[in-house]
Amino acid sequence: MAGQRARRRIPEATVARLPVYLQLLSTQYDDGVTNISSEELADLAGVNAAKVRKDLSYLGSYGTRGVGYEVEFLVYQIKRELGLTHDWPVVIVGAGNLGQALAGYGGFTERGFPVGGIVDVDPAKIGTVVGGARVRHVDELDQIVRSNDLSIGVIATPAAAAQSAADALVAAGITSILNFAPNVINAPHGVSVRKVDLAVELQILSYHEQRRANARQATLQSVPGAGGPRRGASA
Amino acid sequence: MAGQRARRRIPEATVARLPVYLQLLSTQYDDGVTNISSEELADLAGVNAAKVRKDLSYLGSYGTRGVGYEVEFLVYQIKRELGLTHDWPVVIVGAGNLGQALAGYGGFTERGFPVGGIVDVDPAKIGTVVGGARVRHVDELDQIVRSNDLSIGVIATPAAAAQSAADALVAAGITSILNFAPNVINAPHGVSVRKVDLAVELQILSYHEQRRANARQATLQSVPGAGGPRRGASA
DNA sequence: AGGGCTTTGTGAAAACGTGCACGAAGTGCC
DNA sequence: GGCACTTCGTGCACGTTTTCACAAAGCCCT
Repeated sequence: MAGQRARRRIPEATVARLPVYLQLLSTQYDDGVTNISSEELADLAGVNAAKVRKDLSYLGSYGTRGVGYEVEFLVYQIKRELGLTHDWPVVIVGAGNLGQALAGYGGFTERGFPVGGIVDVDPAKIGTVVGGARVRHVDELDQIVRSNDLSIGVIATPAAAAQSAADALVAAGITSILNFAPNVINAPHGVSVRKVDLAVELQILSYHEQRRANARQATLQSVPGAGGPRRGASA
Repeated sequence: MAGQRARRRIPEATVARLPVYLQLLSTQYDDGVTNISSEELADLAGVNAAKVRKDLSYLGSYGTRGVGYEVEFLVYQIKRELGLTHDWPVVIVGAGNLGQALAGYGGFTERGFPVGGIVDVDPAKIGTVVGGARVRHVDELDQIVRSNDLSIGVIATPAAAAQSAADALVAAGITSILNFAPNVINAPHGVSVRKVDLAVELQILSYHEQRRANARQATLQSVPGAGGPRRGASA
């Protein structure tokens, strides 16, 4: 049978779920669980059991029919596939409120992403220590990235500075960017960019709240509200 | 034509993009742009123009053929649909590193989600002030939620405390939860839950890095690596 | 060894999301 | 007013993701 190298491409939707399985499986392992069925894992993850099986099948046929999956082995395989067999130190651009929080938040280090450096443009921040790392000037980015062989950069700047932060990261040789600034950034082909916008998440929740409120209204009385300005109403 | 109330359901994928458009449009508006075409907006958002048009068409037919969309009006319509015509104060559970950062991070307030309260279980934290709000005991959650008529709760506790935080929020009458803890939480039907796991985002990036590294290897030499332990190799 | 039970792995169908392509509807110039 | 030009709104085809359903494969008991 074919070796590991020529593994088929894993669908993006599956890649996004593997870390969740990994987290759950690790917890189970710590609790002494040695075996788990797709249905148990599905319950924990809040998804459908068939989906779990299909997701895991992209890693290879590592289950045993009638029994389930060996937790420890599965943890290893997922880590392997996600590239988590070693740490990936990250460099944070922006030592403001958010950057400091990210650096100080232990969650990253704990899960294999220690802070390999943090930079800012503000001279007042240079030299201060956050989360065990000394803040350095953004001009040193190139040197930091290359000397530590970093691949992942985190943008924690205000929106206005995000694009230049991205450009600096790319110029320094970074190939994956996690962007916390609330705007879209451009990066050359071959650089992966993911965006996390905390306010967007709240806005999505707000939409659902709004919807529930409307539904309640509609139930109580079927007369629609006046409905705000129509086109051109302002000006 | 039909009124506003009986609007067809908006696909979740579109709901997730509307906040992005909103952000871009607001910026454009501040820059004095009064009109915008689907193509311009698509460029800014980094998506396809047809997708923008389809997304916006769920709000109604608010564009003008040959001209584009009126920025101000569109901003109003998106806000309206997302329920952003008024603020949604949020209550944060957990005043640790992450909770403090979220409360201190101005980005929430700025986008319509002021911190309406922050609670913790640790007596040492009660009474301290973070981001303008005084930390109160989690037992007061009920009172805080009801007296301020809050709908949205944010979980910023360690993983182990996340489920009880969720239970407390639900008991207090919260109907939307944003969960930053790295585990899945259960909530009754009718309560919206969204999860943001910062480490998961990094792990997804790690997968792509890993993949690129493998591709480089494969190009250089076609001999696969030894490949780590096989099933049962440990124990 | 054989039968019953459990649970995987995967084809096929359904649902969903995306992008193209084009008719419809508007503007502005002459 | 008519014509050329622009840009929206959407039907349709395509790709991706989810779900169903079931044969295959293993375990355990007798």
